[in-house]
Amino acid sequence: MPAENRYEPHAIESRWQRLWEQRGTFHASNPSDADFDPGRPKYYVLDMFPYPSGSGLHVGHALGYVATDAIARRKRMQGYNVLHPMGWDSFGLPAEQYAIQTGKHPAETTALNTANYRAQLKRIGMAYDWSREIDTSSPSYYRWTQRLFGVLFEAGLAYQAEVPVWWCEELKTVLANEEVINGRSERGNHPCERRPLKQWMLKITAFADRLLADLEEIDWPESIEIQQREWIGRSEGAEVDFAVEGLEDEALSVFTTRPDTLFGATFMVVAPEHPLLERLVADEQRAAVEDYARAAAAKSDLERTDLARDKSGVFTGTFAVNPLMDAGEECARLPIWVADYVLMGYGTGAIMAVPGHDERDFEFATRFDLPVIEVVQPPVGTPGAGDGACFSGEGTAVNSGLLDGLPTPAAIARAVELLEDGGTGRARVTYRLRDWLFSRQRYWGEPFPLLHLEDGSITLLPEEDLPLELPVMEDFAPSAEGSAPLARDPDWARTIDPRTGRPARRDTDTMPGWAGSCWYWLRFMDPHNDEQPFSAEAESYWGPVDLYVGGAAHAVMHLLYARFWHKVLHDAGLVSTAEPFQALFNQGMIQAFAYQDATERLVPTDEVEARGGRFFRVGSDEELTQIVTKMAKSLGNVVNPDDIIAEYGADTFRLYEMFMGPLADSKPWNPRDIPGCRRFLDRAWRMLVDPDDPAPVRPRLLEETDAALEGDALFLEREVNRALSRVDDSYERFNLNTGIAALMSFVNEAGKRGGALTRSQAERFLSALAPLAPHFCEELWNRLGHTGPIAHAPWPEVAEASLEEETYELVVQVNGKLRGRTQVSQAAEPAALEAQAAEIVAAQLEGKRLLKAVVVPGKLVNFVVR
RNA sequence: GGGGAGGUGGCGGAAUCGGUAGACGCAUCGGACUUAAAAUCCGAAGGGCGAACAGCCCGUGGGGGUUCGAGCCCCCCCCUCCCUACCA
Repeated sequence: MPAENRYEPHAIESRWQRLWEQRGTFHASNPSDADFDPGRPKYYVLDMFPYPSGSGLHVGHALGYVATDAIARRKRMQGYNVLHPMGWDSFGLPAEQYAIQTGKHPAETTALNTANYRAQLKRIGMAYDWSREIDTSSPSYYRWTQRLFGVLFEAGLAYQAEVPVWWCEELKTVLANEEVINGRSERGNHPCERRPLKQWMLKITAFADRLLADLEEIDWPESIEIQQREWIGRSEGAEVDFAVEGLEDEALSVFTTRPDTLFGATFMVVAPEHPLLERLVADEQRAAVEDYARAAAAKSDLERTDLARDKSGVFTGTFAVNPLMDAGEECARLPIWVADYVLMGYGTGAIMAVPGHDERDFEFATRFDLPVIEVVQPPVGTPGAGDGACFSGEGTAVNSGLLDGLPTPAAIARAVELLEDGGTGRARVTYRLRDWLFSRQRYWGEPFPLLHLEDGSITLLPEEDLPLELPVMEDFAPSAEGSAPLARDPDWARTIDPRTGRPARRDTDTMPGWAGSCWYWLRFMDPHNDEQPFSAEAESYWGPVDLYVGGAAHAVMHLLYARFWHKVLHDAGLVSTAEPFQALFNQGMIQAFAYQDATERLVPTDEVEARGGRFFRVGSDEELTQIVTKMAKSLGNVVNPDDIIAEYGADTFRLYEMFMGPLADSKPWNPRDIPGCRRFLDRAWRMLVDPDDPAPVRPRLLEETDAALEGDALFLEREVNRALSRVDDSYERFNLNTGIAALMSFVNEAGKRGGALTRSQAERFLSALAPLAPHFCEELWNRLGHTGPIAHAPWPEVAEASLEEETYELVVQVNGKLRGRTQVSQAAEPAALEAQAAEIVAAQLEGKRLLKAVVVPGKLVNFVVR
């Protein structure tokens, strides 16, 4: 007779997914809702929402989502009002490229892709409140993105400037920064160059200090804080003005962090794009300098940095004058060079070169045979300029007039004073952070809610005219000359100012892909509000996000932009907190196996076969090496959750994702390991259900008993509590793999003890497993006779008392080496422990002299002998 | 060059305060059940010497140190992955 009552994940999973949806099991109520329970604390756990790509969700994306889902489910069981939403970051370049590629409109491909993502996530059994789903490319969402851009505009934080943008001659188009990698187009690998165009900029630099300081307030990984700090790159120093010979009306300003080395400056360098370059170049050098500048502009960043280790440059024929020296002195005259190792984008785009104390300047001076002067004496024993080396550390000022003898920090302060007294310099703080280039000459993004009037002024579109919808265009490809696609729809671009009735022109640029993700956590709090982006009531209740989980890839850009907007909104009185994300966690990357041939070339997975634990090219004897690397379409090693769910079920999939290892670690996806998780569920099922009996659960599990436990049941009581305690701990430490291991051990122990399991133990086991294998646990919970969902059941408490044991195993060491073990009473005194331990290792102690006995009650006894 | 994370069996990983290294799972091997297989169950297993479930030695990338005791703390070195890249 076949076993009828087996674990059938597919039937169970579709049933519970349907019931959760019908019953609104995961609906989160806002304070203004009728069913809101103010007695519960709130918990907002957020995933970095995905761009819904055409190839669908893969198991790497799912890792963080499964983890937050388990966390959200557990918090709900612990009595929190949980906000756990999901949506789509669907504007931006990838969507547009995909649409161009497939020849369909991005609105159409986005709808298809989001439908696929939604279905995939539902199949995994996510406990999202789907009624809060948002989509950044839908007018009902971007209406508010446009409104919040208006808040920045009104605050004076949006401005237009001529800024170089990436231009790809091969593709005849402007590319966004994200599309250019090392000076080459991401698609096609064509060389790109920078061209100046009028662009919208957001003044994120005005918030640099607050973005830096408020990192102290939040619970983020150290590594992310460091990356943000470095990206902001605050550096203190001085701006110094150098007079230029033959240029009466303008000085050449430089930024330096080491004004104390001013007397060691032996030449000046300006960037090839420096605005003053044209005016200061001497006639006899003009041709050479112009050639050099042109060549530099054509170089990609890659060539200007990586490959340009050998420094290049050209003398301009002109001299600057050291402001702290007598202009008559010969060494006060500094030749001005142009070189591409100086970047226009940082500081002032010009430097004073101090080859004795700056590696880059030293390299340049060596190359072009320029003088090196020592002005900082290194500490004793450190080679300096006197030894023909470059010393960039701190020391004592020498050869520096009034600075002589001062240690570096004092010399810096004194130099700034001297410059300020002479009116030729001042203390200055510079940031590496630049203002944010916020416009794209692209179609698939939020249109700017702006009107350009004939008098040249720019006004915000009135709020009641929002959303300003994207026109539906047949041809939305970027245009050959770099102008925006929206400019090709004159009916859209030409309009009238509703306030004055005068003709006006719309802005034809669109916002970058990052815009929609700059405030989406706020919209999730109040997603259907059509009066405002979100209500103050919802924001003050749900904010800030308690836990934000996503990949470390977004360590800088997204998180910095999001923090910036949040602060602007905070200043505008729209949000109550200074920071959006209280705690942040980065999940690791899921890697995959790939195969290399003897020349280390990668071989696509479908050309590989395994034979006897080794790997060969299909149908040949060419042996391949298995390596671990990223999942990539080109390698054919991308794993889709749908396939895993079809084979093993969603609960097994979820368990395996979490069982692979700590959430933060990168680890390889190994299909061979998945059945182990399924076998665990099979065993757990049989622990509660007799497969040969049609009864929903084993009959004795329907008995409630308050009789004192004894024997195997008492043993299992301790085991279940031990497991619960380890599960709790695994959530605290984001290593759910250890919690799952504890639950596995419990099932193994229960399996060895036949019918000893009690109903209460089974219930607590299921409750602890429920966030990880929710369908499985709902089904058995229901079979145990519960009417409410396990998703709303209370989280099981650890009964500390039952963890205590009367005896424990005492380890006995001799000279630190394990020599035996013995069972001792929990209450045994140290002297008794020592005596009992000595018996165990009597043979090893025989004839030795006892120097010392280390007794650690609860752990071990160590005899030190000679 | 700078910054970050890491290196533990054949594999993924445990070891929470400096105290039994290798939990749990995979793969492997042996056994039970079966006509047989699958599934399932039970058992073995870091390496070495040994008939041994006796005993001893070695073992957490390498070398040193602190300690009764080090995967964990300190110093030096090697390797891997990720991010970043002339920031004056």
